[in-house]
Amino acid sequence: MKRKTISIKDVARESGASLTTVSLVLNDRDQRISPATRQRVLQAVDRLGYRPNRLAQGLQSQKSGLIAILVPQLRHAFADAYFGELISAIHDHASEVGYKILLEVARPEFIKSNQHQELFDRHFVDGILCCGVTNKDAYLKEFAGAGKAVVVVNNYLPAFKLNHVCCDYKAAGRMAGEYLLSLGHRRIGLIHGAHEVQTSLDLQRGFEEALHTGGVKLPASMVEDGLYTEEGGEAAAKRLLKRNPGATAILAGNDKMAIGAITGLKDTGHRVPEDVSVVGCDDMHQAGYCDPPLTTVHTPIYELGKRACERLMDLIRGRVEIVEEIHPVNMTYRKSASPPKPE
Amino acid sequence: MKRKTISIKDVARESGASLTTVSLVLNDRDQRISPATRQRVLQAVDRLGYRPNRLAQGLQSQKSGLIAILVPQLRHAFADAYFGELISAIHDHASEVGYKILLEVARPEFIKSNQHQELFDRHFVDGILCCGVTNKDAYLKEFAGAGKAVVVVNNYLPAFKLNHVCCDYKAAGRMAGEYLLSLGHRRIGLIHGAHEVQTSLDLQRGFEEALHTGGVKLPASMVEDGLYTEEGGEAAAKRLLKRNPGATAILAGNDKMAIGAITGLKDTGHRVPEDVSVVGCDDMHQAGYCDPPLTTVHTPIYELGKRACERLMDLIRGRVEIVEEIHPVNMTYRKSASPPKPE
DNA sequence: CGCCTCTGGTAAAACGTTTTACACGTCAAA
DNA sequence: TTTGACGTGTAAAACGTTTTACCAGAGGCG
Repeated sequence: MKRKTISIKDVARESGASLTTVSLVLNDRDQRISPATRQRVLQAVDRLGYRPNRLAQGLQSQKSGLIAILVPQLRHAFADAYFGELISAIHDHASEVGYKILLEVARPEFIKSNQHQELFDRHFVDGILCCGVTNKDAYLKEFAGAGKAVVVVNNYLPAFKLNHVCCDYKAAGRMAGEYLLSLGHRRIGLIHGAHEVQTSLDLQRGFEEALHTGGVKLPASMVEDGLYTEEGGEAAAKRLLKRNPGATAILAGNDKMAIGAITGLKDTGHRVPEDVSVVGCDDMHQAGYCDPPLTTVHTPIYELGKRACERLMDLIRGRVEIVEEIHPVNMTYRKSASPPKPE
Repeated sequence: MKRKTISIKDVARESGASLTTVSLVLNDRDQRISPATRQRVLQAVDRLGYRPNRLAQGLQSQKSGLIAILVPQLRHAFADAYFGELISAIHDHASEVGYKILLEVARPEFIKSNQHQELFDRHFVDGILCCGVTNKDAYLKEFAGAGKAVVVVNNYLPAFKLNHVCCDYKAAGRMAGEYLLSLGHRRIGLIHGAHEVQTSLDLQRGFEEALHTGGVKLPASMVEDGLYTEEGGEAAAKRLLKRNPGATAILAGNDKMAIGAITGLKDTGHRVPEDVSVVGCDDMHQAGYCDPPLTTVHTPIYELGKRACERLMDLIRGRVEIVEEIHPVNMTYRKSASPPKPE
């Protein structure tokens, strides 16, 4: 009882119409089909349970109906709240517009064997969303310039002209800096993510500018690398306070590092925020549930993923040539930052 | 300069051979091709940068080269260590054998509009791996019986005959029970995940059997639902100890709940393991890094994902009709369980 | 010399769609 | 009555592969 796959031809036979007619009905292509014929065709489709073959459609239309999400090969990229949020957003929006998503990990072998190119060349996907890229991802150059339906999500590369939609991390740094200054802090540290990530640099730059405007310096001894992880943030906070026992506030480049920093601070006998204020960046779900709840720069990650997906669709449909979007951010005030204690 | 897509036809022209010859060379289909011709064809391929079109290949071979991973619509399924591990494993193995993966979320609309069926009917994918299913997922019935390349990952449904590869959760429960008994515990509680998940029931059953054999009962008052989450585990532990102040040990159905339970216990003034021992299940990465490090039942999740993928390939290639695999588990001893304190 | 087999190769069908170009009325206007 | 326009429908080409069936020539053999 191998149910042979039923094709449009079977529907044609069953309904007594021609191939073309069936296709026209199914795609609402023309009003030319009389209601009676239309009816017959639709009934036949129903009776047979016909479903068009995507491969054939794709071959004809030169579209696969898929987009790829390219994520970096991190220890646990698929178990990360940040990437999870992004993937959810992309999946949600893509399904809405009838697209499906392919998951790819940008491993060295993957890139080296040019599979990122093949995704296009072999007609696997109609577009690619690149998440978690760094300035070291040289292969992105091959996607540069107009014409390729590729969007970098929440980052960009200064070296190449790539489509991107990104949060305003410079503003994020500035806002955090201004806020800490306004609370009265003067000895402020920074735990950044990684210097090969452009947004991390932007955050630092914005932060420095704000401090500078307020007459405060950010010496190198007050800057630590937290590797974007909780453990990294914890270690960085400990190093930072060891070198600068007088520090009263820290900005962390993401919430994970901020939470790690809080752990580290508590661990070394500092109260948060009484002794040291901590400000994060992201505003992930968990930011509201740690102790103390995290004051953080809210970056609209879900929204961003959605927009990136929308813009990618625009590129695919040829409605647009270039995508360069910067999204505003804003502060979320909770409990992890307060004025410094009086000396 | 719209680079027209180059087809096998172009290669044929360029190399002076016929369509068929090119195809034969490319697929190593026959030894009949002379080395000279072969050479010419390969050079042409190289010169033109030809890449076969997957859609055309798929149409011809009736294979899409894709498999779908179906995950449940959880709060943050894509940010969960358990699913992350599974997805990584599947992705790794699938890439190895030249398959790509499609990500799908089993939302109610998705199921209601029969898109899970369409994945097959419309030739989107050659097979499906279902993760995180529960006994309530009635739609799985449509995948039951032989013939469909569908594998349930790390669970199974007693109601339907479905392909599955699963850890031995009954043994897990038994081992944890025996271990706690061997330490000398007598008043032992359980925090399970959800009663609509078969493996959760199995774990409980194995646990009860072990306790029973040791002459210990597991009264209903000692069983709480932890919802598979940290927060749930924390609340469950608190409820459990409130109702049973004399409890000296708890088994949690997964590591997240176990870690939550530890938090809850500490929070209410219990030391772990001195006052209350806690045993988890999963052995996720974080289990080794919490405080105290978690004694837990090791379930080989990565390995399991890989095997599930392998078995799915067997189904797709028709090498096998039915898949039913149970994987053994074992204890990982760390610091969260110890003998109860003497009265 | 006629027949057979082997070697290297090709033409054409098939996969299941969409789209383009044409065909066959019928009916109104010229 | 012709002409053209319209309404309804269809045959055939195209998308890019793989596969099946066939062919031409060369050499071996009786």
